[in-house]
Amino acid sequence: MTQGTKTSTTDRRSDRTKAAILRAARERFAAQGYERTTIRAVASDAGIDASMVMRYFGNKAQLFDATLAIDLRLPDLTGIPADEVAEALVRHFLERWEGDPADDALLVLLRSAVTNEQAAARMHEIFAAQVNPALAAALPPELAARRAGLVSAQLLGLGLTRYLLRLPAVTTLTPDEIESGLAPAIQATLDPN
Amino acid sequence: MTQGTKTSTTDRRSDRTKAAILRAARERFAAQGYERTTIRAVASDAGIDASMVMRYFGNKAQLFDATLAIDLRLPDLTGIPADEVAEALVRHFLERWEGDPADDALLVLLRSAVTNEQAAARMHEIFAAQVNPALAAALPPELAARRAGLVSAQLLGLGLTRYLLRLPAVTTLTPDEIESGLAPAIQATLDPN
DNA sequence: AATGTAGGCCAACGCGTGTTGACTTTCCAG
DNA sequence: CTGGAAAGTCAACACGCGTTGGCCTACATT
Repeated sequence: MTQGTKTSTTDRRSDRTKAAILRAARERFAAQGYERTTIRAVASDAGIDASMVMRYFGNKAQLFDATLAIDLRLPDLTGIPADEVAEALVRHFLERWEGDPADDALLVLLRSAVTNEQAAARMHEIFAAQVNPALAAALPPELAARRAGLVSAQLLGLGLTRYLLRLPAVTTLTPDEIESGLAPAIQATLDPN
Repeated sequence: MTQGTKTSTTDRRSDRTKAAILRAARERFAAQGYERTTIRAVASDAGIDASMVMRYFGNKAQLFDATLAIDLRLPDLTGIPADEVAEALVRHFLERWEGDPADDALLVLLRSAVTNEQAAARMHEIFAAQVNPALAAALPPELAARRAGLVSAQLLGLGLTRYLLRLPAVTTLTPDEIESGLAPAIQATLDPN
């Protein structure tokens, strides 16, 4: 029922439009945030009717939620010398933000988390599941908890000012300038004093 | 015309409700951002009708704009020893954010700037008019431009994670812990290397 | 007391939204 | 061929929004 004898290559047609919807939704949510993104606009971008979005994702909140599946792909910090951890982090985030211009995932999350409870909750989850463990691997156990927050604050501050607010004083910097200016700072937060 | 013989003590009545509207608007914009704040709700909070808000402020965008008159009250960094500038900055911002809980100004600006072009533009102005000059007074001239952005990124990162996103790893820190963890970091960004 | 004006309320408008359900088209299995 | 499900369209709904204009009320000046 519902599907034929063999559905090994999953129903094809619907999967393609479902993916198109998700792609369009990510773009809109990233550019405009949750409230200003309309289902009609997403549907139009995906080349279908708005009611199809409802059929596949239930409602706007669930579509949004599907959009928030994000992997920071944090590197394993275990092998890295203690005094190079900050540099590795900064480099990784710059690459993550700027590497693939079509990848709006981080933009969606950060922009929405500021005005949307659902996204903020997701941010907490991602923090607990990805950032904390990664830093715990590179820091003395009891220091990690107290410093992970400040390190995140600094990295998110970079994302905020460079990619969301686009403050000229930050956007005009080259990746190298950012790395050389920010890595020592974060390193100072990481090192016990 | 319009006003009587002498209006020395400004028309009284209207000024009080105008102030009440502004207060309510700041609270709503701070808590919910621009889009989710409704004029009807602001009016209700101020104890008057929605059409009064229009009478006094023209439209929603202008009300919002009136809300965005913000003075960071940055201290004069000229007299401060070079190695204490970061500490002074961190302390000042903590005080500014947490000193007067009824003062939502920074919250309004930061929350809205992420999804609203108008607020983002205001952020750029404030940055150019207040942050840049203050740092220029404490840094070697040509270094200032390249470092002011990163310092702002770090300070805004703190505001973002602690007061908007309320990441547990940041909200659980005491002001002292933040100061001792973040001041050396920002100092590292300020110091030429 | 008369009156003009500022402050305020009420009802309605036009619009865009999320969401729904009935209808049509495509397409593949029997 | 032919059914029937999947994929997609269309028109409409109920709602809340920003905004408007007409009306009432208080009150200070004459």
